[in-house]
Amino acid sequence: MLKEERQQYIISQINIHNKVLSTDLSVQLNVSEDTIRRDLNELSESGKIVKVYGGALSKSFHYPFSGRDVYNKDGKKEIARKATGLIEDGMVLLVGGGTTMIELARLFPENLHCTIFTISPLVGLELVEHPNINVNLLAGQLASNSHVVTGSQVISQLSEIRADLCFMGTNGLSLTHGITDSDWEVVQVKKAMIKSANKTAILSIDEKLDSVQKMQICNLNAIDYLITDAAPDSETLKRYVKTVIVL
Amino acid sequence: MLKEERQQYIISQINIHNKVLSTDLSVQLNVSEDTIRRDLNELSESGKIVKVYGGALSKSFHYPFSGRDVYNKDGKKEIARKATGLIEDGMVLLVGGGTTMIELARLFPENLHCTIFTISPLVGLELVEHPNINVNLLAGQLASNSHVVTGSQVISQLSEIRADLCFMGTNGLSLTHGITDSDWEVVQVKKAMIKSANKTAILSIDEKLDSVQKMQICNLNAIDYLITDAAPDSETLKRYVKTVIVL
DNA sequence: TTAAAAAACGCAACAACATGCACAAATATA
DNA sequence: TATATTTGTGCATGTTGTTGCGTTTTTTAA
Repeated sequence: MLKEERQQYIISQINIHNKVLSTDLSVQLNVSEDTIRRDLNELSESGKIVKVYGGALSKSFHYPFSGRDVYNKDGKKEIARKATGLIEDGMVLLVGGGTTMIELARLFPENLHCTIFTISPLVGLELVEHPNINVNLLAGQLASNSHVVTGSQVISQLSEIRADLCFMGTNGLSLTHGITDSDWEVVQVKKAMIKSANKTAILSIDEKLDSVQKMQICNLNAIDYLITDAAPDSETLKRYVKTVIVL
Repeated sequence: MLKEERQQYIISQINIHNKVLSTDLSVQLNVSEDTIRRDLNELSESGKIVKVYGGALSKSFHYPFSGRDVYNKDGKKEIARKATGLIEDGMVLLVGGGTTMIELARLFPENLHCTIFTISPLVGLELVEHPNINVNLLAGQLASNSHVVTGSQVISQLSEIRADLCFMGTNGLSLTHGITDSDWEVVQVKKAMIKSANKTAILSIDEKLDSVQKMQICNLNAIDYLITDAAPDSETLKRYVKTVIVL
């Protein structure tokens, strides 16, 4: 393998994960750690990455890690990574609540300029330190279990918004029953969110596929993208590709 | 995990909670408290956070007094205790932002039934677990330094609210200059809050008395209660009793 | 005042690092 | 083609950065 392509691989890895470890790269590329270190030094000197003790970080180094909820963290990070690929500069985004959305907020690319409306104060607080993002919270009654704002106020505000893209998580997702949830208030808000956005992306961990909750938000064909942590050609996902774009 | 990731995580935690405990971080990040202390020292030396005994605080919530006093919440607890005395069952309350308000939210009596409107997502999230409180967040652009919602949206929503009582903190408070603050957006919001409430209570730690900031919110006679951690008959407070009710 | 918690300090173990060198592969030159 | 030169890589060496642990000192709370 040529030095050039090795370094290209390193950069691509950093773009995906926001960080690399020398030891990992050494195994993946089957070269000594010395070689990796030399590569990282070169890339660092040319300003492409930021070298740190033990590896290197993306130049637009962000919040590459969070240990708050240990459960399914990696899956949610993978989801968030895929989701950011849909975002373009200058977009108006509508963002829901839940741990997956918070993970998405953490991995938000720093160089992206956009306006974000969210029903989740936690998502808002995560995004507020980003220099190029305009964070808007929607008003409403704060729900104790889901920690998002709900109620008629939210619905009416959403009717005044036209977002380019909407990101939301879900509790239930199936081919036949579509997107489902267990909280009536949340269902109402999510319905309104979908109406307010040009395109909607559902973010969900693999395990939630084919699960059904009590109340339906919409059919599967009402959403545009399905983003999970599994590969798009996995067995469970294959059945979804006819109805939505699976990432 | 890389040291930089760890420190980035610490900063993100501080952004959300405004404070962190070394013991918590040690568990969350699975490293010794020594390592956490070293991280906090580094971040503190580079001016990113304010280190205090037991953990660290957000720099954006920078207060003119020592970090020890911030962390030793006795003063704020005393303020919160006095403030809750003004609350009656069934009231509609308007609550501002800042650490004093968060402390008030934490000490909110459990048996009290009331409706709360707040401009601070952090206050909202603190209160949302209380069983008898209806928490409403106001909509607006989230300000990065103060972590409250601001902008014309907030003002217009406030104009539709009639609260029985408004609690707010302040940066400056003096007999001659009244209530003052340093952020223009915050000043506008606070003005509107006072207008929307029947009565207004200013909560402030003793040290802020007789301090003046750049922009005025209102004269002292526009507010009804002044709540501090000092006794009402203390030297500094005596001069205020003619204008407001000092608790 | 006293006991508990947190911090500071020194130390040791270990991982990551820089450096020099040998060797192989690629490239250039005669 | 044969030889010299450059470049890249791995290994051995000593150095430095990072972390955890025991001890002592400081700070806090009762």
